[in-house]
Amino acid sequence: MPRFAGQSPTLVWFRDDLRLADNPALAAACRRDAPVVLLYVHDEESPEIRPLGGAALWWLHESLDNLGKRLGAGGRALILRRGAAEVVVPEVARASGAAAVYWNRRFGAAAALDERVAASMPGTGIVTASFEANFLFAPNAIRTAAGGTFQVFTAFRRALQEKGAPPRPLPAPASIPAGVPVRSDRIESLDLIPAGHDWTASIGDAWQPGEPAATAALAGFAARIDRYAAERDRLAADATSRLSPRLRFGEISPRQVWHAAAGTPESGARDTFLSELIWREFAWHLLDDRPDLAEANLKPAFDDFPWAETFADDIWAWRRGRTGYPIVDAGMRQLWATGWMHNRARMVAASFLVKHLLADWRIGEEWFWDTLVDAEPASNPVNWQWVAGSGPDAQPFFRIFNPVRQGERFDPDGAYVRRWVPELGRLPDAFIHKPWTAPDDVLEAAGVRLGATYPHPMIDHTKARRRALDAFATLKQRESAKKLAS
DNA sequence: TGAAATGTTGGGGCG
DNA sequence: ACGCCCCAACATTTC
Repeated sequence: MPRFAGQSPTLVWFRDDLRLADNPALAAACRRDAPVVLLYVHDEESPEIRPLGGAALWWLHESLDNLGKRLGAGGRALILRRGAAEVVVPEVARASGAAAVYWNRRFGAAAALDERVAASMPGTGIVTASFEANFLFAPNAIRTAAGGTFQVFTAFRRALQEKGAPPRPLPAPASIPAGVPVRSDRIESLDLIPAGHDWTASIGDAWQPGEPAATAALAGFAARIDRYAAERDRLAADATSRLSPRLRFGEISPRQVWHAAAGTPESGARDTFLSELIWREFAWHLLDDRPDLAEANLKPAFDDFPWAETFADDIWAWRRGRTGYPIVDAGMRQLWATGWMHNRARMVAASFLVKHLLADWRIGEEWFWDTLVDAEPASNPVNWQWVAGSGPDAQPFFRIFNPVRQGERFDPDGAYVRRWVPELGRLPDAFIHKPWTAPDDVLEAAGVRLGATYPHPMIDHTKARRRALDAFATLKQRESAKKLAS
């Protein structure tokens, strides 16, 4: 006989918060002195939820599997269901006899879905409650003096920091009162791991999803955060936190990350790292204001931008790391192999697509959405719009990375290129970022045949730069013509 | 969270 | 000694 047989259970609906520690919805449910029923819904039907990309689905599968096993009953304590949340959550609530449904609050389009789910409950007499868990502060709680949405990152950061330290993270519940048996789908039936993707194996070598590994990764990073200042841009160094997919799926919370960083000695590295965490908050702040962020230019002037005609072959070359620019190709291949790319390489690869190939940023955004394990509905499009210049507080369009220079600055010994573009591995450092400038005998000695073992640059940098600047100039012309007309 | 073009300065070679 | 040129090296401006 369960200890809490007389009490109606609490249903905890997990979403992008696959953790037991610092999980306010779970903690509150455990305090109710009633059985706790744990549910995850794989929702591919609700229009508010952007269908996950392939790499993220792989991560989700692994992280759910890990969470389920830790929750006990041979994984059956975590109920898995597939379907529209609006249908499934009330159904599981009824089936379990729950008196209450708890979840951690979401923002952006998903907030509207949660409201619909909550609205579908009252007739059944089931109460719902949501909790702040997945941000330092609720993204819509940071407002300008006039009550508006910030358009400039530094102003947003200042306003956020004026709130002081975010709440301290909660410990994991000492125990979770056992729930009642409810039918669960088998994790395999969620079809999270697409058959035939040849990259899932290599992603598996690169990552260990789940809260325990996430907690260890955070502790490990906090211990070496001093290296972050000097080495975070070094492509071959392992100086970044690599916490992004953990945050994406909520294996750790931003508050845990913030307090772990705040517990280290004061340093520039710490402040820089916290800024990156706040960029994530800023992206959600923007998404909450503009749910169409992944599709629409935030600067409307870019609606008239003369993107070049893009050819499938060119896009393929970019996606699969065959552009002929080693630093770009190394980044894109790291992405394809591991579901993750170093931040510096992301900027260079994204800049190359948007400015050298003059392709609409949405083409790149979709590819990153499909291949990154950490792609979030907010950060991914915000970062692409930042690169393209179409977003708030964006990089100016005329800031065009020179892929050779970026390689020489941030991968001076070519270790990153050699790791991900092994066919260039034997080139001397002097040519590793510009193989087309190497003398024939050097190429031959390194076993490189341009156009055969490794492509020629798909576009000349100087010409591409000129073309991008010209395209941007026409945009400005159109802008001023519009002003005159109006 | 650039890069390239242009401008300025100052040392050294040289007539 | 002097002016001149060249050209790094650095600074500023422009895209």
